[in-house]
Amino acid sequence: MGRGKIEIKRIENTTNRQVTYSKRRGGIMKKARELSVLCDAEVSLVMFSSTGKFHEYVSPTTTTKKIFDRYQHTAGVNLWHTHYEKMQESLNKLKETNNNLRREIRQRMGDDLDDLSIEELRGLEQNMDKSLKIVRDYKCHKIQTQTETYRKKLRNSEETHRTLMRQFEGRDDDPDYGLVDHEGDYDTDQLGVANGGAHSFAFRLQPIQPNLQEGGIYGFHDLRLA
Amino acid sequence: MGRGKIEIKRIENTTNRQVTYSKRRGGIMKKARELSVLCDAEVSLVMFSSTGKFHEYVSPTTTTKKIFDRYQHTAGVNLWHTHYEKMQESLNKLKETNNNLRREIRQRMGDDLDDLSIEELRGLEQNMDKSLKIVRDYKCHKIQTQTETYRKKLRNSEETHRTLMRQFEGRDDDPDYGLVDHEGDYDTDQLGVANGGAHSFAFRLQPIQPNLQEGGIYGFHDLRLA
DNA sequence: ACCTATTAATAAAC
DNA sequence: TGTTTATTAATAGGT
Repeated sequence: MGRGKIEIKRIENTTNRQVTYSKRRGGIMKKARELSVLCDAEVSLVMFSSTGKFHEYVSPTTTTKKIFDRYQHTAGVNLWHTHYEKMQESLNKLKETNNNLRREIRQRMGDDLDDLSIEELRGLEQNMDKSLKIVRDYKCHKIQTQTETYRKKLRNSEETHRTLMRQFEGRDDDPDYGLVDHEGDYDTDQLGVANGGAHSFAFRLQPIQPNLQEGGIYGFHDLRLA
Repeated sequence: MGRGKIEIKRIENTTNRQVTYSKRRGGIMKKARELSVLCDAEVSLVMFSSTGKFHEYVSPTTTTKKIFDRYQHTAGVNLWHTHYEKMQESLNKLKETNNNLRREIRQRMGDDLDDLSIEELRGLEQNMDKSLKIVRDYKCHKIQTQTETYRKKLRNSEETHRTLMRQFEGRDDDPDYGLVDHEGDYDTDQLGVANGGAHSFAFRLQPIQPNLQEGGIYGFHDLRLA
């Protein structure tokens, strides 16, 4: 249908090829539109030219996604199924690992022991015993270290205090006023030692707990204060 | 292009519509093929008739999947992206949970304690102590129960033995042969008690460990025999 | 992008 | 559905 018949094979002349692509693209899109309307059909037409340019037509009653989904559903199942399946697979693996880990924890908390053999129970008990010793030692060590730190700070603070007191005792003009005034000062704002002594350690230097996401896995630890 | 011109609007007569669909489908597929060949383009044409019948054309150089992927990549981003993202999300959540669980276990084994506060350490220690007691009690209870079972079986077996002996002593023809023969018999095949006594319990009735997938989470328990 | 001679598609009928 | 044919639609090549 043109000034001459052409053979259906790749057009070697680039310009010609692009011109033909343009013309025929319009033609086929018109056909697609007509098919949709005349026959009440769902049509998706996706084209990439040899230069990579993208064009598409979809029936106005639908979307490309819907067509793809329907395509998948109809024309034999897979598509990106491989990808999907791989994800599904690793998801399942993770879930299983997860369950195993939970079971492990439960057993370490004294639950779910029914399936363990005596040897396993013995191993578990031994391991827990060993671990408990480690934790206990670590706790003691940490407490000791921290106590040591506080002691040093306290000593340091007392030193400062003494120095200040000596300075006050050194001057004679209106000693009463000076004392009251400065007491209120360094007590609350400076090093914060005099008003609580050893009992306030916990509130002073305990770091805020680091981000315990979503309820915190530490729920398991049953954190009652001893 | 036919015996008469037609308006481009839905063909109401069902038969006519289906006939036209058939004809034009052929036509558009031919056009698609020609476009592919002449212009070296990638074309995907997907059609569903009003009766749900499915037809497609794809350029021979590619596949529908490839076209869809390219479509996604080129025209925007999303498609089944939502689905995909949801999976990715739950995958990440699971991974995180997993890491938290692992950390929990590590802490219960005395590792990774550096980030815990003294309160948390105290809680952990207390919990472990309590759990250890439970496990220990359970183990003892299980051992006791099993020992009891074996004792009963042993008694039962001895009873059987005695009964047999009495029968042998009752008859006079070739008592020697009979004794040796039967000793070998019930010793190894029947209840398996006489040749090992209490020491062989572990090998006798210990069930084979249930399927410990991929290395088994029990690796953590450090199962040495006590 | 437009023109038009020519081929291709197809509506209606069988 | 498949074939025929009159007719319209698409388009190759030129401008």
